[in-house]
Amino acid sequence: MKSSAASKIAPNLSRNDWIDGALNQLARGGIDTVLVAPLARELGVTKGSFYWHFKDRQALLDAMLERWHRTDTEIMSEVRNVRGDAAARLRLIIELSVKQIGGRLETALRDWGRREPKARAAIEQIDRRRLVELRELFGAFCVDPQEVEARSWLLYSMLTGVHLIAAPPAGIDRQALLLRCLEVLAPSASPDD
Amino acid sequence: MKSSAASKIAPNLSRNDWIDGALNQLARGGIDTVLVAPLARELGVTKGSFYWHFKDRQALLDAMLERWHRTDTEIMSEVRNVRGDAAARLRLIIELSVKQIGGRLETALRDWGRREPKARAAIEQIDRRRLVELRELFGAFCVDPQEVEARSWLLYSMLTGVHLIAAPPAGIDRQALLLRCLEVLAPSASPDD
Amino acid sequence: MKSSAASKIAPNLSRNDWIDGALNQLARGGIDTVLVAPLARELGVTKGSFYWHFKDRQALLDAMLERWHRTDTEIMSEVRNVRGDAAARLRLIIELSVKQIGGRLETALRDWGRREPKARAAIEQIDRRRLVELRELFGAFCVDPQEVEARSWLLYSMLTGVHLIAAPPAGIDRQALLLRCLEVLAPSASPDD
Amino acid sequence: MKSSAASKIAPNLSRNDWIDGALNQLARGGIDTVLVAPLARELGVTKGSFYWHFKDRQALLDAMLERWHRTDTEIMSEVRNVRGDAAARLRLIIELSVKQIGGRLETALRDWGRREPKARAAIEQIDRRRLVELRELFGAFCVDPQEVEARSWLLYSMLTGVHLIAAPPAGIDRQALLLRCLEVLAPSASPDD
DNA sequence: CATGAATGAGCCTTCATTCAT
DNA sequence: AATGAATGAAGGCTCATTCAT
Repeated sequence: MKSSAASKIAPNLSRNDWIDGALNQLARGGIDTVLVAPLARELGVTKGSFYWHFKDRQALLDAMLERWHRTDTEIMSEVRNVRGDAAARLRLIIELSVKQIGGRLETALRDWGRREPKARAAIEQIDRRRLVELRELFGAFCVDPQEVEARSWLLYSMLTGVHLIAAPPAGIDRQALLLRCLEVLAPSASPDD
Repeated sequence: MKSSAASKIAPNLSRNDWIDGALNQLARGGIDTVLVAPLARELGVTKGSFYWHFKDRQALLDAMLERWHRTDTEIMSEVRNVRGDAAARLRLIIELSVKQIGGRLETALRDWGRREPKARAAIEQIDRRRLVELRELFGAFCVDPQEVEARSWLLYSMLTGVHLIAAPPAGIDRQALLLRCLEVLAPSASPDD
Repeated sequence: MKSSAASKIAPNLSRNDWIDGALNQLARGGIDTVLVAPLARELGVTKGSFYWHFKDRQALLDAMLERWHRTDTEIMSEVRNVRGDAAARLRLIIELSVKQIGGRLETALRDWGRREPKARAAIEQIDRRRLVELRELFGAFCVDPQEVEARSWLLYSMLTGVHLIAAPPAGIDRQALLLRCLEVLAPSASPDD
Repeated sequence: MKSSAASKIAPNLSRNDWIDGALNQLARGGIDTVLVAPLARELGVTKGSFYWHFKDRQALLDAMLERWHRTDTEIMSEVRNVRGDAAARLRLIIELSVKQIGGRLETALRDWGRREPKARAAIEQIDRRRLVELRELFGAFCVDPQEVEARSWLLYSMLTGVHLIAAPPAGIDRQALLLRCLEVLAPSASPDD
């Protein structure tokens, strides 16, 4: 029942519609392209109406971070509630990560974070809690804490960085590649072992 | 006698000075902040002078990519000419990668590449040749090509992605972390083995 | 339960509350700062509510003039009803004039009047009747009508203009200065004569 | 040879042309109507070109104050260099004051000064030096310093305030009225005495 | 007696670009 | 190898006003 396209049907936009549009644009073009006027055009309203919902552009940016934080929190508890061992959870994490349109949103958020302290703080918070999770999962595969740290970072920075590499892997798709990498990092995690 | 903010007094700017300034700005604020007017201000000249050196803003952007490509080519032959085994070279690659101020320039370029085909093409070319190199180096540690592919990607995407993660590693600095990761990926590469 | 900044909690605003707020703002910032949106904010209601009380902004401006006229009429009859001779009345006029916060409201009204015929008409009407009063009072001190005219204008334009001068008088406060000026204009008006 | 009208002849505007236009508009409509866009329209250029000459609107406002200060300084030395006694100089002051289109510019400046500290400071400086001058001139007519103070203020605030009164004087024009008032304040100043 | 949501106009400012000199 | 002065487009923000509820 959500007005999905930029048609003129929806008469009254909600605050959330603006945030949705803004996050889409962030994923598409980066934070510098999240602009009130073009967003309004896309939503089929005048830019003036934006200021009914938000004090100014900064308020929209703040709301975007808040929304991302909330969404990520939901995803994390989903992962935690999944039945299965550490290996299954790691595989789920990879799947979820690939699903989100090639990580475009996250990548754009990180890019933003390199410039704005507020965004950086939001990202740091989330990175921290994801790493806590990963350390716990890799704890099932090795005991040395330094080994655990290295493997957690290898996986996490790969999940983060793989979308930034423009060349395609040789003879394999990205999701398969990631699963094979997981085998390297957590040998018994392979589903067919 | 009028340059107010420029660091050098040299009144006559070269094309290269503009490219330098532009690459700095790219690293600092992303491609959307590489603008003629602010650059001119920083260089202590009028915007008009820009158009003596470049046809338009796009010409500057093209020149930036070209410069990056040339610089990277030089670095690659440096790496190839280094005396030492595969392990030594892998360690050198990690060091060089950390040196370039947290990978800010590369990260910004990749961000740009996600939006502009020209930039993407330049990045793809460089990614391709770096992966060729990595596959060769990891070939010294394992024979299965799929294993080689996985390990090459793990290292390369970590080098790329590690700078995007805002949380700090637990009890270790980033460079040490990377070397420890290398141990995981290429066990005998450890310098003290 | 939503009025965030309004001083009174009374949720139901009257027409008069708007006029009060508008006159305050006129005194503070001039007619160009008497705007529907900021007034509404200050009163803790939405702009829309303004249009329940007034047809448009012009209607509010008209109401302000009307209110000022009524108030001034009341003050004038107060002055006329005061017991005492011409000198006492002149002194009362000076006191009343100084009291109204440095004449800010009147000054702002006159400023407005220089641009809008409606405001100008209201001011002219009031100036006229005040001058009639002053001529009568100065008639007690001199007989030559031209002398009377000069003294009336000297006092009236001083009362009007004194607030516009930014430098302070030398060794005397403004009210004392005005009374001393009155002595110059109406010698026997001095209270200690 | 100055481009007087808003014709398209004048190709290149100078900073001073903008200041002229701005002062005119200040006199006409008050500081709140001194806006970049309307000014540009009146000068027949696009608003963007304003920013070649000024950093922003505030820079224009500052320049207006500076210009007024300079102009007033010139007028004051003109008055000081006039041959004649105190009476003649006082009469000249009145004439000059009436000449400047009914004091519209000064009045608007004072109005502005009531709200902006910068403008207020400029006005105070000028008031101060004009009052110094007036005290010296009235010193020729009375010795008591308190009398001198009262008469100086009576004249100065009348010159300032007379333009604010909307009603016309009875049977006399404003300049004649002012001269008659001068007679009251400085009896022997009458030219035909 | 109002709110919620929008429109359209207007202003300030910055930018890419142009062109005469 | 530039400067000086402009244009035109775009974006941020505020405002008067409207209208359905």
